[in-house]
Amino acid sequence: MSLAYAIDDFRDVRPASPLTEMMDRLGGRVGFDRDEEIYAQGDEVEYLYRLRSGVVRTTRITADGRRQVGDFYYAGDLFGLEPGPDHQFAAEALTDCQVQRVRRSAVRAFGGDVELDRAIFEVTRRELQRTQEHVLLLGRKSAREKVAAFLLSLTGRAPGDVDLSMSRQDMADYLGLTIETVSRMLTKLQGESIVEFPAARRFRVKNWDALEAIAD
Amino acid sequence: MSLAYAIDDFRDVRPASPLTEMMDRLGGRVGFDRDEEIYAQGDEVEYLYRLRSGVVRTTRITADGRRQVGDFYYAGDLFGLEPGPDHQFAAEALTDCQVQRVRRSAVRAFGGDVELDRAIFEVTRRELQRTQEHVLLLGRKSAREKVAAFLLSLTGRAPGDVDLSMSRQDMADYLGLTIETVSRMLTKLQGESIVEFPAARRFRVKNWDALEAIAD
DNA sequence: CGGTTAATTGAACGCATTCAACACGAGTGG
DNA sequence: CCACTCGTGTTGAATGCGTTCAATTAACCG
Repeated sequence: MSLAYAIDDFRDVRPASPLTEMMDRLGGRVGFDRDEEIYAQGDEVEYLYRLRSGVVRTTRITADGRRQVGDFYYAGDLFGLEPGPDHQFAAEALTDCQVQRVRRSAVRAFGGDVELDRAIFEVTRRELQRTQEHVLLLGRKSAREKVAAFLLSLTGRAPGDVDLSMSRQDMADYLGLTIETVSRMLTKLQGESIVEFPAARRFRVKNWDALEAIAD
Repeated sequence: MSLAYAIDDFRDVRPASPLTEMMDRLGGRVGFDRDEEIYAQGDEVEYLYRLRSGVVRTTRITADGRRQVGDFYYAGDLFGLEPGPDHQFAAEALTDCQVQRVRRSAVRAFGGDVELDRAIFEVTRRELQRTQEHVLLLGRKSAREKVAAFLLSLTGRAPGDVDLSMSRQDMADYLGLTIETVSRMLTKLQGESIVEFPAARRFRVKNWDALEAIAD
């Protein structure tokens, strides 16, 4: 039962699931300001979150201060489901945002519901899938390829302008690069007319084939 | 229910779970020779595997031939549980090995068992946890730190000689480095009397504090 | 043993980083 | 409206870490 995989991607279709129903019923709405911390690294895993609007990033800081961004979350995404008793990553509001959250204990009380368990399992699966892609990106891609792959992942393959809500530092910490390298790669891609930046945090793809070819 | 996390680490304690019971009941034993492929990248996810003896690696090859090692699995570990309808990684026998495997459909038929579902969920959680560590290692660690962290992860913090069953190439592809760099870092660590290599694929830690300090 | 593959070592190169200076844009106050 | 400031992003030059290419040595297996 749990092993039967859904084909569709939660991030894209967001069907009304038992989980989202439960969130709508029990999920208290909370607002967070830009740069506000939603939960801290080391905190006990206490809530399950659903992002209604805005963008969230998860980050992990090593003992000596290096930062790794785990992922970015957008409206409709569930987050806070970490694979341990406490958070390895912190979650921070990248923009002002609205989230729904329910205590895990509430989820449990609601539980025994097979469909709900399955939905939570699905979310964990997606997370694993994305994390595996992240490993591939970090392990075997050049700076140019990393940046191209990142831009492509933001577009959702749809035409039109895309909003980069994160800073260069956020991108760099996600890609395992420095801000300078990210900036240089962006400049280069623009110079080659593959992407265009009307503003530092807004872009559109001008040559999809080329971008995809670089991203691998 | 599914959200209640077990504290203990399956890799270490391997308690008799509903899953292992089921594997023992239904799991046909199969042997694989060194370097034999257990399943290929792109194959449909069909079996759930449990490693009885030997070592297995999962690998992913990009279009242009670069290789990323996903993880290494040891006796007692479950693998083949990938987060999609088909395998993003291939699994290969690193040494001669014995595995038990059951069709996913059999797991499903056996299903409805909440405990079993939970066990499968737990395995997926562990996988995610390890993959997140892998991201951190690849994203923000130097070659020296990567190699130190890798050696440390193999020891299980127990004293005595540890067997490196994988080649330098396997290590390199796991760490996002080249074999030459791996070799140089190992030589350096040995020169500093932090580890010792009686043979190319056998080592012992001589200075745990130093090794841990480097690994972060 | 020899034959073959794996691992190490050396030297030169190059990609990404580091350090530093400059440009740009948004917000604020004169 | 312009001047000033501060945070963010870009660009340049020099450095260095890890790679690449090549040669040597060690380990493994018949």
